[in-house]
Parts: sequence; structure tokens; C-alpha cells
Amino acid sequence: MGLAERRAREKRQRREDILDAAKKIFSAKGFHGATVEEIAGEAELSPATLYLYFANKWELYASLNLRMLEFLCERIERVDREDGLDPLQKVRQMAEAMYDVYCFDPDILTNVLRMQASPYLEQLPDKMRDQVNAKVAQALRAFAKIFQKGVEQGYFPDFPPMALSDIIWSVFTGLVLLERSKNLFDSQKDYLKPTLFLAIEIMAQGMSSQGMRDYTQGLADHGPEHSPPKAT
Amino acid sequence: MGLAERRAREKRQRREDILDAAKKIFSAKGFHGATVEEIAGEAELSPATLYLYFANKWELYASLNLRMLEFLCERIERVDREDGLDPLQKVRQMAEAMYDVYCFDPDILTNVLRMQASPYLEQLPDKMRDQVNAKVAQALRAFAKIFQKGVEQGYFPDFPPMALSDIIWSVFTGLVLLERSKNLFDSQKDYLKPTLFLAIEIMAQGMSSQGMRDYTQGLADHGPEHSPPKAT
Amino acid sequence: MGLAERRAREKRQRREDILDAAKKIFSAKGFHGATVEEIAGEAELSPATLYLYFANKWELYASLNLRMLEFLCERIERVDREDGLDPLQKVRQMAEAMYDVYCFDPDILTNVLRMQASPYLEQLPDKMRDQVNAKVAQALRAFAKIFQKGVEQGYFPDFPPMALSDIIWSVFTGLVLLERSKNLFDSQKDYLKPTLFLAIEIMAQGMSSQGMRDYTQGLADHGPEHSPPKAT
Amino acid sequence: MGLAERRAREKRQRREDILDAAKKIFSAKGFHGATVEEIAGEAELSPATLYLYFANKWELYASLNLRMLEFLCERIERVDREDGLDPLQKVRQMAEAMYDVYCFDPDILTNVLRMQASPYLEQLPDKMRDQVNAKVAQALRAFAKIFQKGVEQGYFPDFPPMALSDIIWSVFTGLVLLERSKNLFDSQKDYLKPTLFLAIEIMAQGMSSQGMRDYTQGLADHGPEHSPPKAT
DNA sequence: GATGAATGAGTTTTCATTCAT
DNA sequence: TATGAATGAAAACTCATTCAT
Repeated sequence: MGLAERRAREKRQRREDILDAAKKIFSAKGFHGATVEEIAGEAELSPATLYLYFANKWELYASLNLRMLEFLCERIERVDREDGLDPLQKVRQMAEAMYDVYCFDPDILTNVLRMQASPYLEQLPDKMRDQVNAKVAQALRAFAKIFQKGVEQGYFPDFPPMALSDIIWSVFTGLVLLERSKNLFDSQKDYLKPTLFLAIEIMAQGMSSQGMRDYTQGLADHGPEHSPPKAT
Repeated sequence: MGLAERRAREKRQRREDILDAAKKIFSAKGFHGATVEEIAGEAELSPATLYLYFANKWELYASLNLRMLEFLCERIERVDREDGLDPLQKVRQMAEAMYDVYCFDPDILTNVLRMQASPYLEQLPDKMRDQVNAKVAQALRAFAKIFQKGVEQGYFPDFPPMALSDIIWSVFTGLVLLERSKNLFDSQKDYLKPTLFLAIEIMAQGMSSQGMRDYTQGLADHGPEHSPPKAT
Repeated sequence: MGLAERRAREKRQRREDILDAAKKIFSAKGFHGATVEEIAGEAELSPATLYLYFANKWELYASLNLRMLEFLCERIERVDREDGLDPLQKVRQMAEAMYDVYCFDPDILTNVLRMQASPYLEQLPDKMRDQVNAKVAQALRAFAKIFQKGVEQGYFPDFPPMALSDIIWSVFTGLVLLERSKNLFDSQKDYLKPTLFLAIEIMAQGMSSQGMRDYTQGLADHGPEHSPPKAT
Repeated sequence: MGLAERRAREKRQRREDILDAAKKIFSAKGFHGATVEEIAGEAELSPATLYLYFANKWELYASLNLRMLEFLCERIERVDREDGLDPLQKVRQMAEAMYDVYCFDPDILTNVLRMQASPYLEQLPDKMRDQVNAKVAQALRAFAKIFQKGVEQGYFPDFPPMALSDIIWSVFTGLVLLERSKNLFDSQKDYLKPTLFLAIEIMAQGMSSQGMRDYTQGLADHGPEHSPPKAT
């Protein structure tokens, strides 16, 4: 019936509203620093109402991160699936994808960072934690796959693709943190995008340069000191 | 007098003990998650005693970060002062320096990251905040100076040195976060060092490659879309 | 009209359903421990609907106890009215009656007990409280009346009949509590009945024994130290 | 040292104060009905301070009941150990003991009753629950032992001693409940003692009467319908 | 008449901080 | 100087009750 349907949609909308409010507050203050009351206030609800939609603070937090990770995975995997692009172009596309994710949800990314950087995960109910971990692993694997092809096709020297994808990921997350901190000093906006693209360009050039090939060769002669992490 | 001196030294030592304990707990649980009682316990003191050495939890936290930033600055500036190294070598040295900092204090770095990623700074007493901000800026300037010379001497294309140093900084901090999160899955150690050096090498190669020069030239022709952040 | 009548009957039925559900939950968890939502769920209703039938949680609780007390009174009074039984037989019948009440509603009795053992009564709206109090008094008076006749007819020594009835009542309620607690240890069932009858038999024998007569006489000589409670 | 000793004594005293306050409030309102704030207020402390002495509300409640049960056990067992008393005298002594317990702590007994009459026990931390259960069982066994001897020495007919002790226990607890409820109507005091003694006398007479012996014999001929509970 | 959704008023519990000793 | 004890303020979470539909 129309009524039940409307109800369901409204309910879903409320859930989203709460997630948006939570995103804002958690991003600003971290998990412990944010209070349920504040989040509820931001969503223009009473705290009690919030508990009708989420069992507790933890579940709210995890739902938030999950939403973001899903969006990220989807975008990365789409780049991998795209036809007619050489690996270098795909790496550039990846930067675009990451930036899009950031634009879609600039705050929540720092939440994921914080989550990864802390023992919060251990406190999550098992099911949620597994979901979050799986999503992070999935995103990193999607990353690695792009480099994998680049190595196979001879665009990049023979380096563990996981390491390469980790580096790109690191540039990105590191830049996000940096931009946040810079915003505290001056309030210069739109710093992330050009800097991210510059970084990607530098790395793309570096990876495909002759010097890099020589470096790789040197390592191969003396034995690798780099062991790639196993994806989980 | 000898006595007064000894007293002063003992006091300083106690302070250091507390900072060490605080480092451990804050790193593990974040600012809000850590309790003063826990920190005092780790330092084998009563909470009340802790307050004889630090005015409050915030000041303790900030002192911690300040200690770390000072160490970092010192190491970076030393690289800059060193003679007989070309810019590329200095960039590599910088990676060594950063890794040393990480080894000296693997936990505290995540604290600085967390601090930068949040509005904690705003809650600090004015004087402390200024000190922390100044130190961060100083570290980033020291970074930039190295690239500045590289650009001046024609090693690197004509890019805002601040952007270059930000990128290196980002790789590093991003990798630290990543390593932490990976440690949650498997417990593979010593991933940071080789990956960091690989990243630096790739970037060094990229920056000094002909392709990068062409890229820069292209940007210059179409007008720069990148405006460097002003250090504060 | 038939319609209005059906409506009324349905309404009464709903009320009973709710009372049954409430009985179950209150018995298991006590007044404060039970939640309206849980009771409504047990009755397969929404909490809001429950409030159409009872003004609030208190009234629901009191209605429950009232229902039980009415049933108890009715049974006791019937024993009193029965012809052709000597007082000893009536005491035995009373035990049967009490046991029937227990069987009719094993849970609710503990609710009355709990209610009697606490200041819940004071919080009831005046009208309800008066009703509950009146019913309890009525039950105890019906009890006492049986002993009254036993004393008048010389079956029992000259003791305050109220005290005698109080003792029987106490044995019963005490045994109910005890059975409940024993069920927590082992799950032995049907302990109450034989033990109750044994107790009644012992007391009946005791009251009609010569020893008791002597004991009573002794008290009378030294002045009574027992003053019966005034029924209200 | 004297200081440490004084500290320890003061601390123990505070604990007792809190237990006394808790006794009062729990008795009046039950577990769920009582609030920590109220208990703390009664003890003239802040709620936070209360948590320095007890981990949570449950532990406080359980400690209370344990204290009471220990006192009760001790008194009963002392009666059993006493020399030169025949079983009938011991039963009378037992009534004295129970009344003493009641005087020592008139409120807390209703707490134990409530606890036994509800599923609270299941929610206690395992260790505490075991302690409470063990104490209750111990008290009932001590009871039974007295009747055991009475049966062995031919004072009482051959009835399950556990059943006899359960009956006495029931009279007592039932009377306590009854007195409480009567206090709500009129505020007549000192009703419990004479009524309890009267009950005990009646039962003692009953058990040792010829009629009882006949009754027992009758049961024996037709097979026992009473199976004693196994103590745990 | 029935109910999904909302919430105000509590509840237990925690913790940074103070202070008498 | 050091600390055990105390607490105000706030946090997460619950629940009886209301009300628009």
C-alpha cells in the first residue's frame, strides 16, 4: 500500500539524516569526543529517538564507516573495469575516483582513518567488525589489481603491486589529514585536488622512468629487502 | 646548591616518566578514550600527583605532541644543514630521518596525526596551541627548504616546494596509518621502512625525470592551477 | 443492540488478554523490572493500544492483584458458608481453597506478596488502593471467621482468631515463596501441595491438642502478651 | 602504622554505612525501584563515591543479602550445636534465633525474600550468585538438622525433616511479609514476636501430639504422597 | 479503535579534577 | 611532596507515556 511505502521511505530518510549528522559530529570530535546528544541535536531529534534507529553509539559509528567504504570500493572497482585505458591512465583515473569520494563525503574519510588508526575495531560487535575489515581489504585489493596489470604489461617495474597501491593510498589519506590540519591555520580550500594530482603524476613518472627500472634491477641483484603484505 | 639541582633533575625525570606513560596510553586509546587514572597507573603514580606536573589532561597531551614535534624538527633541520649532499640525496636522507622519528616514538606520531585531524587544538590554552602550531609549521618549512634548493639547482622542476614537501609528508603519515591498520589484520612487522623508501625513490625518480619537466611546462603554458599554501 | 454488546464483550476480552500477559511478565520480573512494551508484546498489541484499556502501568498492576484477591475471597467465603463441617474440617478445606487459588494463578500470588511487602500501595490512586486494601482485609476476615467459630465451639483454645488466621496465611505465602526459590535450585514440582497440607495438619493437631490448652491457660494466668491486630 | 590502620577502619565503616543505607532503600522499594542516587543520599554521599566501594548496583545488593544470610546461618547453627536441649526446646530456640535475626535487620529479610521470589539471581555475576545460593542452602540444612534429631529421638513423627524445616521457615517469612503489610494499615508494632511464638508452639504441640502420629501412620499405610526436596 | 513514531524525565555509570592530610 | 578519598558534571542508554494519523 501507499501508506506503508511512504512510512518505509520516511524511515529510511530519517536514518540517512541521522547518519549525516553523525558524520559531521564524529568527524569534528572523534568517537569519544562526540556525544549522542550532540548528534541527535544536529539531526533535530531527541537522543531517545536516535536509539530507535541505531542500537547504540557504536553501531551508528560503524554504519557510517561502512557506508563510506562501500562507496569507495564501488568507485575503485569501476575504474579497474573500464576498457581502453592504459595503466598510467588508470592510475590517474584512480586519483579522480578518490577525489570524488572525498568530495562526496569529506568528513567521513577522517573517521575511517581514525578507526583504522585505533583499537576501536576490536570493540565493535563481531559482525560489524568483519564487515568493515572486509570492505577495507576489498578496497585495497581493487587498488592493487590496477597496478598488477601495469606490472604485467611492462608499464611499471616489477614491484609488489600491493606496495604500490599502498603508497598511493597513503598519499591520499596523508594529504587529507594534512589539508584538515592546514585548514585550521589558514582556511585555504581546494588544496587537496591539485596536490593529489601532482603527487600521482610524480609517482606515475617515477614508476615508468628508466631510473626506476635500474633501481629495481639493483634490488633484484642484491636480493629484495621488500616483502609485500599479504592481503586479507 | 647541589640539593636544589638534584630536586630539579628528579622533577624533570618524573615529568618524562609521566609523558612516557601518557604516550603509551594515548596512542592506544586516543585522547578521550584514555583516562588520567590509567596514565597515572602506568607511571606508577596517583592521579593527584600527576596534577602536580601538568595542569590538566589537555596540557599533558599537548606537551606530548610538542616533545615529538621538536624531535622531528631537529632531525629534519639537521638534514638540511648537512653539506656535500645533492637534493636527491637529501630527500632520501629525509626519509631516513622520518623513519628514525617513527622508530624513536612509533606511537606518538599517531597522536599528532589525530590531533591534526581534529579540532583538539582549539581547546588548548592559547599559549600551548601557538607552540604546537609553530612547531608543525617549522617542520613543514624545514621540509620545504630542501625542495626549494632542489628546484633552485634545477634538480626538480619548478613546482611549489611546499607542495612537494607536503606530498612527502603525506606519504609518510599515510603509511604510518596504513601500517597500523594492517597490523590489525596480520601482524606483519617492518612494513613501513621498505615501503617508505620505495615511495621516496619513486617520487625522487619522478621529480627528476624528463616527463615531469614536460608536465610542468604544460601546466605553465596553460596557467598554474596549483596555488601553494602559505605557511603560518 | 447486538453490535454494541459484541463490542463490549470484545473489549472485555482484550482487557483480560492484557491482564494475562501482564501477569506473566510482572511475575517474572517484578513491577519495575517489567516494561510496558514487553507486556504489550506478550499480548500482541502495541504499547499505545494498551493505554486505551488501562490508564497507566500502576493501574494495570493493581487491576491484576484485585482480580486475584477477588477470586481468593470468593473461595474462602464459600468454605465459611459450607454446612456440615466441623472447624477442623473447615481449616482443611481452607487449605484446599488456597491451593486452588494457587493453581488457578500460581504467578499472580507472588505479585500480591510483592505488593504487600512494599510501599507500592501508597503510590496507587486513592480509589484503587482502597479497593485493594478492602479486599485483603476481607480475605483475612473470612479466614478469621472460621477460627472464630472453632474457638466458640471449643475446638480451639481461646486465641485471637485473627492471629490464627494470620498464621495459616503466613504458612501459605511463605511456602509459595519457598517453592519458587527451590525451583531455582532443582526443578522439583508439586512440592507446595503436600507440604501445605502437612503444615495445616500439624497446626490443626496442635491447636486442638491438650498441650495447647495448657499453654493457653498458662498465658491467661500471667496475662496475655499477645494483642491481636485490629482488622481494618 | 596507626594511620594506615585508621584509614582501613574508616573505609570499612563507610562500607557498612552504605550497606545500611542500601538496606533501608532496597527494602522500601525493591531492587529496580531503588535508585543509586537515593541510596547515596541516605548514606550522605555522592553517587560517585558509592562506586568507590561497590562496583555497581548489583554487587551492592548481593553484598547486602550475603551479610544477612551469614548472620542467619550463624545463629541457626549455634542453636543446633547447643547442648542439653531436647528437640522441642530447640525448635523454640530456633524461633528466638529467627526473631533475633529479624530484629537485627528487619528490612533486609524482605530483600532476601524478594530475591528468592524473582529471577534476580540469574542476573548476578556467577561468583556472587553461587555464594548466595550456597548460603540459603546452608541455612535450610541447618534448620533441617534440628528436626532430623527430633525425628531420630522420637519426638516428632517420621516426616521428612526438610519438609518440617521448610514449614517453620515459611511461617516465619510469611509472618514477616504479613507484618509489613499490616503496618501499612495500622502501624501496630511488635506483632511478629508473639505471633511467631504462638505459631511455633502450635506446631510443636501438633508435631508431638498423638493425633499427628496417627496421621503419619495413615499416610505410611497408603503410601507417602510427600517427597522431600533434595537439599542442594 | 489501533499504532508507529517520538520524547522528557530519569537511570546507572564514568572521570577529570580537587583537597585535606 | 604525595595521595586516598570525594564529587560535580556529564555520558550513554531506557522507558512510560503521548499523539498524529
